[in-house]
Amino acid sequence: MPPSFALVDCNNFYASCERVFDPSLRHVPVIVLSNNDGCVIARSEESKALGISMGAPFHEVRGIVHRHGVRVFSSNFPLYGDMSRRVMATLADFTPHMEIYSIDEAFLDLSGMPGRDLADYARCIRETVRKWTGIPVSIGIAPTKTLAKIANRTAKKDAKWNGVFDMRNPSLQGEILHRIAIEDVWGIAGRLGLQLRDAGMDTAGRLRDAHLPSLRRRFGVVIARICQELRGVSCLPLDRVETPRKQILASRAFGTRVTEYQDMAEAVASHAARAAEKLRSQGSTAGAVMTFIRTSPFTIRDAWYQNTTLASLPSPSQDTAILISAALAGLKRIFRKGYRYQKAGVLLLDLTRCGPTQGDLFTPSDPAREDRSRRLMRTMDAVNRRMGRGTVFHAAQGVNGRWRMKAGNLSPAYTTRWSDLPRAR
DNA sequence: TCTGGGGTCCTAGGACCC
DNA sequence: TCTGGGGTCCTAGGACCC
Repeated sequence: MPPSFALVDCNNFYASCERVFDPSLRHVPVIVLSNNDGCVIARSEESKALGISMGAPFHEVRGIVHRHGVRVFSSNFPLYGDMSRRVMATLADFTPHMEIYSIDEAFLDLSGMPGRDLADYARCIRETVRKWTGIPVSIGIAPTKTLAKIANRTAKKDAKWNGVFDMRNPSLQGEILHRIAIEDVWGIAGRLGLQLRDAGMDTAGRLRDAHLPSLRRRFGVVIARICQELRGVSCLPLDRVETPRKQILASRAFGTRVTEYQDMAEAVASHAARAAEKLRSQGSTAGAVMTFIRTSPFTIRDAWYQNTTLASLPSPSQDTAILISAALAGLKRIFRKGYRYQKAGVLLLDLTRCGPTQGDLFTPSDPAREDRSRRLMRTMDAVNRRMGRGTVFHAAQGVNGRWRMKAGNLSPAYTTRWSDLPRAR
């Protein structure tokens, strides 16, 4: 028996989250913007129909927005994260074998569900998620993850399937795959798509029927694997355990351009602190800190400058103070006056699980100091968790925040802040 | 005036070793 | 006047995903 994967994907997830708590948004076009209200990252069906494309800079679609009364939201990630947890918890009721693939997608392994029609089962999942969370989902079923992605797409695009499409039948696969453009296959985008098209493979069907050894030679293992998956040979197993991140990035575009070192330093310190928080929450330490700054890649009028610097720590750490000072030391090396900076970030690397570490011969360890640091971090995290992010912070992060991002159309934190709880009347 | 943020995996090529 | 071959490890950069 080949395996059966189901891909559950939330429809227009961020836009749907906004709708759950505001019924006036039903049946009207809704869009959600990226940080800084920069570009469009989610669209309701009505907005798609108006021709607003994914990733479009907001200023380019402003005309359509005004003409059609599109409701616009700044991204509200605490809300979306919380809704995602609810959806995933609901799915977990239906199978123990599940991989949370992204904030709005999960693969379920439905192999060996005894005595059930899987499409029926999927319809039941879909209805339950809608009832318990208010979020509409689509479900595709197939013998491999790559095919399940395509099945899901079909479920979503073609209304006659009512949100659930079972593509386990091989002759059905043949039919569908010839209608799927090569760039719509999971793992193939612009660059590879062009190369495959050049080689005569313009649809998923053509890629599936290619000569495997030549494909492997010319395009590498990744494409060969996709080819196998399209043939129904499962190469990508369900990844059930949540693996700790191998690197942690905190970066933001600025609300307004930054020109002064002091503002930049506060921003970099804040990113370092946020990255450190994430680091501790997954129980890791970092061995190296990378700092980067850059001007806008879009504005031709301004001089372009970008630079990156990497600092290894004498010994791995998860102490915010240590990570901030490493990031700031890096910033000093690369900051140049006279540029209009648009973005900065801090990347933590060489992550290892906490525990006994290899000491450095030249920096004798100081157990008392390390213990103090651990207790301080634990306390800070606890306070910020309880009282809200940013209740206690390091002085280097500053308080004026001229660089902080814009969020002009933010919805309330309906589910994560007491004062924003929706009221029923 | 205005263009996101956070990840992963793979590969090629250099450094280094024997 | 003459200078090998092969393995491993690391890193940077490319490509992709949501």
